[in-house]
Amino acid sequence: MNQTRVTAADIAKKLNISRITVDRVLNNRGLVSEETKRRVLEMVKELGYQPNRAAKHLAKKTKCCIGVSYIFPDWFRVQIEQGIQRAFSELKDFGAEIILLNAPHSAEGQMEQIKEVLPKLDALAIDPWLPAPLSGFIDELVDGGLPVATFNIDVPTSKRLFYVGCNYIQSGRLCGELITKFSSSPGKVGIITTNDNLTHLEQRIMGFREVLSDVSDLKIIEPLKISETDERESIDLIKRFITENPELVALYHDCSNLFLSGVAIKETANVGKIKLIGMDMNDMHYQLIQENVVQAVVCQEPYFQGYLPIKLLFNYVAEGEWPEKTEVSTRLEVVIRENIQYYHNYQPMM
Amino acid sequence: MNQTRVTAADIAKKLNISRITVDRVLNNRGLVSEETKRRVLEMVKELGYQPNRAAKHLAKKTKCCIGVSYIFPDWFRVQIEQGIQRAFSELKDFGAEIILLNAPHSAEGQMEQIKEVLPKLDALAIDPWLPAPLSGFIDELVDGGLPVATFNIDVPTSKRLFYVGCNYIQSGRLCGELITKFSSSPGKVGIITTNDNLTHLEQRIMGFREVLSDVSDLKIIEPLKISETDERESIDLIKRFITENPELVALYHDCSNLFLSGVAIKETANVGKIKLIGMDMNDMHYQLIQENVVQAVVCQEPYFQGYLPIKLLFNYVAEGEWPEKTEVSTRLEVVIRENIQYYHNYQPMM
DNA sequence: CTGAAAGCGCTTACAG
DNA sequence: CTGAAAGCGCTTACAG
Repeated sequence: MNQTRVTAADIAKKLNISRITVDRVLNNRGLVSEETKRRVLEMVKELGYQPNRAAKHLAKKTKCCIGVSYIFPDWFRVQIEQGIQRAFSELKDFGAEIILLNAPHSAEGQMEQIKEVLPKLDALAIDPWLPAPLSGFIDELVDGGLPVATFNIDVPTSKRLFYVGCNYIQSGRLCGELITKFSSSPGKVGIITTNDNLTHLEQRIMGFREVLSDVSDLKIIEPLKISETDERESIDLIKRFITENPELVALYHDCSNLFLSGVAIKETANVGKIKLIGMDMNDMHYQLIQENVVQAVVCQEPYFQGYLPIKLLFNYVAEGEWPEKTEVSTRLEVVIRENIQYYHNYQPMM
Repeated sequence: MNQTRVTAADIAKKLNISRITVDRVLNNRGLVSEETKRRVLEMVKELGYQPNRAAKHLAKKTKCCIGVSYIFPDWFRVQIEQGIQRAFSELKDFGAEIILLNAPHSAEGQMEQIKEVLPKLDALAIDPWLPAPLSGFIDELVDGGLPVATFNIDVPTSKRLFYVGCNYIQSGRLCGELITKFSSSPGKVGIITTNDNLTHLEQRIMGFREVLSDVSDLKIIEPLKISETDERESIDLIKRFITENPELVALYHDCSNLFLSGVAIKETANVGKIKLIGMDMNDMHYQLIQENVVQAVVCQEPYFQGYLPIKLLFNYVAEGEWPEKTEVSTRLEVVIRENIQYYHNYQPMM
């Protein structure tokens, strides 16, 4: 990290050839004799030459326009967009442009919106609203020469280049461990999930069951499926679920609207008695943790989920670098009262 | 994030003046009439001009050499150095150089080593072995015109520019919360600390006590001070501590060598019965968590502690940007068995 | 107060 | 197969 700067011109001078020839070797453009090539590469090694990316993109007039399509509630979207913004500020001097596509709530709407800007795009990062109908669409784009990455939710069956997001099975396992560590036993454990039958939520529950199955004195009750739209009805369903199961010591709320379970626990006077674990951080979750209604939430680096796809796609398109992995798992973070300050309204400095 | 590129030349052309004059306004170099200045700034706003950092540093031939001085056990050092490496790879094309100073284990040694490379340095990031004797040294450097940042451990009384590292009181509080959440009560809680009387460890204990004082049925025993060098003696001390306190339900090991408490708990057949909480991640801690000897450790983003000081010092020296805060708290992260994979041998992709 | 010239380290036509 | 020329967006002397 400490050597004096070596340039392609230095190498050319040492070898008494032109810098253009050196450039041809460095970039594998061919049209160089084997002998010259060998001598250049030797000198590159000897002097520890490393190309200057700043100069490269400046000369190249790199232009790389990345579209980012997603469908998130505002509180999650904000964190994603901060990560995107960060990636942009790192890459804009190298020629990156970004088009944010805050998509409507349907697979068709999401696809339409992408099609509209398609001619401008050099790459696409997509959070697929529904994996199934988007799989074919992604394949079309890739076949048409557009690199596509998924984030937050994967479409592993598609031709996407890579995925960045949480490992859903593991997130269920982690919540399972939290509940076994927090709960007094013996007792029963409930799962509150959505009635939408989403694959990633099924994976969470699978992971959760795996961990709980090792704990003999905590029994899982059949999951309660709620609607995330009709709030009052859902709260009543959860309340009934609680009163019908007096041995309940913990609830795992695996979908959005954790506050529904929070209200149910408050209204049945079970705060602190029934441990409640959920996912992700927002103002409401912050409040519920302060009140000890929720004991912990698990976060999944939303900021990084916005940041990394942009960086990797740019490296792929503009630098020709393949991503090291096709699946990048974001960290699963345990957030409780005494570290919540690092996850709520968190503004990473850099 | 989507506008076509605007250059200083564009502004000059629009206003029928030279690009040099535009440059003078943009960089506040003076020697420009008020009227011209006003017109330039207006056009900057209108066109949404943003300077290109890559071109700037290229032309400027920026050279910014940052020294990083630290004293860490290998497993922590590796993580710090990964963060430094990342910062270097982002900044090397802009003219950054880095000198790693893996210091000997004494304040004098650390100062000597820095003095040797002092003439080369444009900035210094330092993890102070002992804050007290280094405070004056840091002030001398700053008075001599060298910006200095502290990381991992702060010297708040010095003239250092900023600090990046964990909030020690908060880390004690977080461990306190974990112990109250994990322990069966009523019972007693022990603290294992070093006999070195280090300020930051006192802060940890302070935070820990604050949280425990709210829990009436968990009582803290007077901390046990051990030597971190004589391992066998320390283990025996901890074992005696355990057997003398049969009501013990949890141990908070706040210094390095968490495994000493681990061995003591194993040898007294208390695995899982006495909850054990410690700090940081390494191979040994990984193993102890797998064995359920340790229930959780708290991490403090060592990678980021290496990365951020470099970035902020570079921005300060080479871009004239002041850090937003003088104290940046790294995240305090709860690591248990089901999310340990994200903290052990963690290789951040970017 | 203002601007023309040369250069940072690279690439892209173009000419031999 | 090899190289001279012009340019990316900026800064740094230098000349007016």
